[in-house]
Amino acid sequence: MANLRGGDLSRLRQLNSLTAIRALRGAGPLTLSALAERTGLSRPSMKEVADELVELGWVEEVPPSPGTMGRPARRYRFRADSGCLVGIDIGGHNVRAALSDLDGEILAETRQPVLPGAPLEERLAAIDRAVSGCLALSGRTAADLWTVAAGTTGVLTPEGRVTFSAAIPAWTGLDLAGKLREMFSCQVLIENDSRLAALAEARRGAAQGARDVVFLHVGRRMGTGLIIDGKVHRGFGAAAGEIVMLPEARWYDAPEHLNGCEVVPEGTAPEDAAGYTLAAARDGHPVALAAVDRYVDDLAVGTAAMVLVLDPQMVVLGGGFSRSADVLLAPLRERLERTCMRMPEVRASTLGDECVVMGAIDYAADHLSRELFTSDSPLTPMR
Amino acid sequence: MANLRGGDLSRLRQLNSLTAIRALRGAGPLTLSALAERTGLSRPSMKEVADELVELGWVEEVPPSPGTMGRPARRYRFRADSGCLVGIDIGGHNVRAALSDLDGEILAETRQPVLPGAPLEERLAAIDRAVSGCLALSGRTAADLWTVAAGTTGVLTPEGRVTFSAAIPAWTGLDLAGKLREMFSCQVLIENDSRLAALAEARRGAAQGARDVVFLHVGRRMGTGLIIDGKVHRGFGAAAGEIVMLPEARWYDAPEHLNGCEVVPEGTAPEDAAGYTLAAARDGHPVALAAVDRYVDDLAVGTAAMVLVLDPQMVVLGGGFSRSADVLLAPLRERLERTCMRMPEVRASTLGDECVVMGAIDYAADHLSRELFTSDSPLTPMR
DNA sequence: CTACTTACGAAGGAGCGCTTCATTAGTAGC
DNA sequence: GCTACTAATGAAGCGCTCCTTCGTAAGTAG
Repeated sequence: MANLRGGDLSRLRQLNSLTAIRALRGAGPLTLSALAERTGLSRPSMKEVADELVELGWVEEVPPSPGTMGRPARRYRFRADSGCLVGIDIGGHNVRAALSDLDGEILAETRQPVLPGAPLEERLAAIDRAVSGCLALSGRTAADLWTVAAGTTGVLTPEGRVTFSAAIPAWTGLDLAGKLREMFSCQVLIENDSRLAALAEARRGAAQGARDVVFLHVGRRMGTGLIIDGKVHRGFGAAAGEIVMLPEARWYDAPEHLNGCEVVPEGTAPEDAAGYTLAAARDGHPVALAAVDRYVDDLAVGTAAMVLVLDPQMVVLGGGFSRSADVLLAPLRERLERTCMRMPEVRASTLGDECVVMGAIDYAADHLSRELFTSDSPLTPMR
Repeated sequence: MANLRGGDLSRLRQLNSLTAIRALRGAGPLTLSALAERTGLSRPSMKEVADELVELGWVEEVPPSPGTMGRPARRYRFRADSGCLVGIDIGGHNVRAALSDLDGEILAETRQPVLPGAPLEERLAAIDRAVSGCLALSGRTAADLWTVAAGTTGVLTPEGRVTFSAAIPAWTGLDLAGKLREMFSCQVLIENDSRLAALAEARRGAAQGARDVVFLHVGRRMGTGLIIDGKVHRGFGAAAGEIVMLPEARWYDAPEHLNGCEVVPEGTAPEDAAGYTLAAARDGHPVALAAVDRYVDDLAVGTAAMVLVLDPQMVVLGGGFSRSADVLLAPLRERLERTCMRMPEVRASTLGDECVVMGAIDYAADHLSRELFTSDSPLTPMR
């Protein structure tokens, strides 16, 4: 059962203040009249609320826009720049970071290469460099950090420990959330990278507007992220989406069809192998086409399982192989048409390599909004 | 983006009135002081709110409880009896109905047998009789009906049309929601029966308290219901949970292992066949045990797929075969342990045949609560 | 019958949002 | 450069909702 607390007049003021913040965050700078109209409050009341928000630091006045009829109107904006969020993508070969304002508008991005086998300390140092780089690029300091959200490959516990990571051996067993909390003295959130990518696609990418989305990370390793009712679905033990563990879903060995194809030149690095096959298939090479067919056959089984279970509005194809989405989408759709009850839209990722960091930013922004808008205590000064 | 409307003092009163209703619904009759303490309002304000609620008919005063120290306190209760909800389970062989008060407390139940091949009109008449029976048993009339929620076998559209029903041939293509709206001049909700059963198990049954639940209907036909974040998950096209359509999940033909077992006497009705096999297995008959093993082998594949995708807290086994849960649970758990990342609890349904009607009642009650507590308009008189 | 406990009811006060209206600071037209 | 027009501003006054306080009422316990 939800909240049982009633409220007095200050609660009403709190609600109206939050409504005003929401209105300002949704649209750029607004005049007092526009704000009053949107919130349904009268002008004098809106003024009172705005004055208080300015006082507390959540909102500031901006110069009136010239060239309008009548007396120039005060304009207000949400001070999205008075704090920042950082999203981190901890991958095998790279640590990426992005810094955004409190609205999730991205202000800086960095990338730090790391070797997959690098020891723990080295990777943590890379994280530190990536974040420091973002802070420097955007002229901020660590004190401006409100929330850090990190996505990493591997299986996590709900508390942010790494149960197992094939891509980053040193990661296995690590209390990642704990380590990052030592590094950053702010709110720290940990999530699986595919789930964050899924969130990014649902918010800014190919699946914008969809409430239920299945994101497929297709690459050397298979991964998934589920968005259900607009939110990341983790599951009770943060293990949702691990369909790759089911042999009958035929996902685990699926990439081998592409990696092991005979069109791949002898001595190619394992991470580049599939690219050759996909490129050859695009050129119509029959052996490569057959390999892609076998790959998609397998890919479609696990995908159909997820689609049948969840009936999502959309399936988004991301990850390394999705650069060859033109080769993969049509046959995948064809397979899914055969088994799926209701065929979802199937699209390629539109966000590319920055997918995970953007998802991390969105995750942090969601968390912030939830904290702000569901709080029961009156609005406090903005740090 | 959520609600952008601010509110004035009447909004505050509305919130406090709703909080009071919530408090009263959560606990039996409460004195004014108890109510004030729970809601955090002062006594005089609480009195004002209570007076208004009594005025509008949502709440009534009950005689003070005797034998207490001090002056006897006024007591109030939510008038859960001033309206009623009806849940209907439209199955192949039976139409069941249950009637509850507005809190979902069940007051009457009825059952009307129907032949699976019965024509449309006959089944609709059975529905009418089942509901009329409940009304008569509880001394209500159709005018007291607030919401009717119906669960039926088959695949539905989001709007409540039946796309296809193997168990009820006459159902296929029917605008069920439309038909029921003609019969009942109140709110009508339609949902798949397994989903409602899942809801009932999550609210009152084996999975009480769990937010993420996979419900398996095991019987002559396989079905599933998913509870995600405490709510029924339908999917974008109301087709969620149809893993039975995936050949690799090995569900479709799974019941055949039990139905076609050689321990089943010649000439047994198809709906009774599996019962023989399960009973023989319980007695240790080796042929039956082998059949059950093969059955569970298949059952576990589709189940593991759902568990891996969703990572639910609990899996509940319901439907006809779940009467033999003692024979099925242990081997099912054993199979799941092998493939599942994180093993969920696996339990047998505790609600039995009334599962679907109870779920329908819960579904209707949820709908009512959502309407009541998320409304933006001030509280209206209770009809 | 008295003391004690608990609830009731009335009075007075503070905070919040609303409406109203005179005032102010711009643009547009002559 | 002056006047008319437009739209926002700021101050005043009202009503509603919740709060605190305090004397009174209706029970039980001894």
